[in-house]
Amino acid sequence: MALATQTGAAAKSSTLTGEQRTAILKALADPRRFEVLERIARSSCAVSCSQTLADLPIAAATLSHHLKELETAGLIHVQREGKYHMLSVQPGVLEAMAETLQALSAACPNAASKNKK
Amino acid sequence: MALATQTGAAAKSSTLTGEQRTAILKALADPRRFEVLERIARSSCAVSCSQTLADLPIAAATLSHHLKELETAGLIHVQREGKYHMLSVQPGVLEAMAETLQALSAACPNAASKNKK
DNA sequence: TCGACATTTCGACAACTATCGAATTGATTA
DNA sequence: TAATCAATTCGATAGTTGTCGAAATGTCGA
Repeated sequence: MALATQTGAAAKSSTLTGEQRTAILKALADPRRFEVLERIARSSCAVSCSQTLADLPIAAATLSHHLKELETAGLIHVQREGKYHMLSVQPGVLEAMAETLQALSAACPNAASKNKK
Repeated sequence: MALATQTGAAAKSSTLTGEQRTAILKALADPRRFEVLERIARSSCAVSCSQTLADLPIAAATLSHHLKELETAGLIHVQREGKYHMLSVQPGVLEAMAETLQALSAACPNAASKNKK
């Protein structure tokens, strides 16, 4: 019933457990899956599975598998609307992951944190 | 001869190619490997392999394998000093990865980008 | 109700990978 | 030089995972 109760999404910043972190990183580590997430993220509104599948050289079964991984990791939200399953990015999770990496990099003294910009 | 020429480290922010991004995410996705990277990152100076191995329940061969993955991904720098190989975090790469994820999250319209702080 | 469509589940298979012990390479010291 | 320590390389193995076609589930419209 919660908004994101899979691996524990919608975390408040870098409050990712080790398990959550691993699930998210594994989900992102597959190029095809990352591409799927990109498609969902860059669309202006929620998209269906078949829309997401369009022009992707993978079988529907494979997409379904990837979507489950993304959902389990808490990265996407799946709203079941009759025939269609509408996909959208679960807010906060990507940010939490980014923040975790940023924090690790900041923990390193030699890293000059050069925002040379 | 370059500072970080493995997968192409030391990137200028979110200038990660797809291959670099995948290599980095795969390297981070293994919990044990992430732990190894954390040890290297949190130490005040460069550490040797055996120092990194201390108290880790893995064989030296396994650590060596993980280190190669981290180095290939551009996440760490390995300086060979005689008997010892000194490990340190390659600056910029974790930040680039974090920025890539942040950018993806920002590309999503529904993501309210709530920095409720 | 029946057919068409969307999505998932079910094996199955191939590729990849984390892990290890043993052997090897390389450097230091006695 | 020989012994020792650090680290890697070499198979080998077990577990994981991305992929698919086929079958099943679920939903809608005619």
